[in-house]
Amino acid sequence: MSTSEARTPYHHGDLRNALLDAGARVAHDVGPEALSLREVARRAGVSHTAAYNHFADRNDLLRGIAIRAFGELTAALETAETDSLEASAIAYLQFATSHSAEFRFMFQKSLCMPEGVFDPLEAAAQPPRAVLRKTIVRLQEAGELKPGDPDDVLLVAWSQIHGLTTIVLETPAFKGISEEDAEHLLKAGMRALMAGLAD
Amino acid sequence: MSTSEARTPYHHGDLRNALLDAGARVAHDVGPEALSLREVARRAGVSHTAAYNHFADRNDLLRGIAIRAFGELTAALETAETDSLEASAIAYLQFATSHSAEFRFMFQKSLCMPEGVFDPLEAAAQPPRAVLRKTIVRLQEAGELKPGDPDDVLLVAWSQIHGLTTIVLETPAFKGISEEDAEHLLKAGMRALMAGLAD
DNA sequence: CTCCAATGTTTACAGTGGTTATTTAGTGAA
DNA sequence: TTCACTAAATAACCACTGTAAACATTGGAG
Repeated sequence: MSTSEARTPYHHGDLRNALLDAGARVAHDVGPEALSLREVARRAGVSHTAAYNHFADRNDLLRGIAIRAFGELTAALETAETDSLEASAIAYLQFATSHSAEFRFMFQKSLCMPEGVFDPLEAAAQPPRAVLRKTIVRLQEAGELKPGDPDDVLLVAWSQIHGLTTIVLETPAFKGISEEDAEHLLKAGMRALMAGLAD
Repeated sequence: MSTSEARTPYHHGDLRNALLDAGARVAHDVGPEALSLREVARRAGVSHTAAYNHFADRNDLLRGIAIRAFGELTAALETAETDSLEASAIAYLQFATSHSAEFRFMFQKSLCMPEGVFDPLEAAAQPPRAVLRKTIVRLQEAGELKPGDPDDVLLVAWSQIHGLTTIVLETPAFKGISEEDAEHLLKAGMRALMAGLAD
């Protein structure tokens, strides 16, 4: 019966990725906090211990989801216009709202990083950082930003983008912001910041 | 033996606050994610069922910690100079780094807010918001910020402050930022933003 | 002073979840 | 075919949440 039919073969073939997919779905449904490894395995149609063949423990699975999502964020930023921080900012915000569960794993250490462990997310976060940095360098060369350490500009710009994004996603003080208003204010904030940084 | 000695009296007297204290300490030690109600009770020297006399469940305890911390943040912001967003920003950052566990409960919904529950943190977040808003209105009246909806300015400014703060606390892409550098860049960011918003 | 309500303790239980140890089922190479 | 290896399943252990029942202590209202 090992024809091409492949009714739930004993060996899944790509269980690792299937678990990452299921995990992202579960996180989206029940919230990142409430995600259980057993539920993820159920969703993937597999015994819960099978997951331990591919991930060291629950946190390792969560980190896997986050790392994969960093790649998707990088792609989203690269697709956006590369000559404008405003466009990058909007892409960032849209990625976060459309992948809110993964976004939390990416940027909330406590969800998947026990104390004192080597942080594999650090490496995963470098590509999106590099995309933003390249845009900043390009703007400096074009004279739209004054010269200076691009890493400093990067941190300040990222703060603005990431701050508004997390506030929209999480912060209780600003509940009723529409996606439209958020994008509008993010653009305004980026423009103001750029103007202030142009000297 | 009921003299004034009072060796762990049967009635604690202020168990609710003692549990909030213990909870903050436990969260600081083991991380907000790993906090268990039973460990908090142990730390407070009390049976775990006693906690249910003061909190509906684990999440209710966590929300209690967050709500109290919002009050402390308000006090910290009020203590800072009230005529400068830079000073407020620094106070915000310092509060977050010195109360990192509570800060996470305050601003990471998923840690203590199950889906679809009325959000008591929304009310608790209004006072610190009001402090920042008052500073902005004062700056507008002084002509240091151009007129306009103070709530819009508030959101943009808070984004900058909150963004850099959360990045310093959590984000893997910027690991090695010293407290000194963080404060320096936060001030620079706020100055740039203010300059851009001054028209 | 008496009684009551609130607060805490102990014990126990069902349900869920993380993790490990052990066993079984396929896979692929010699 | 055989044999080692990988991947998966089963069973078991322990911790934690939430709830309940039965009991102890206390303070305060009347």
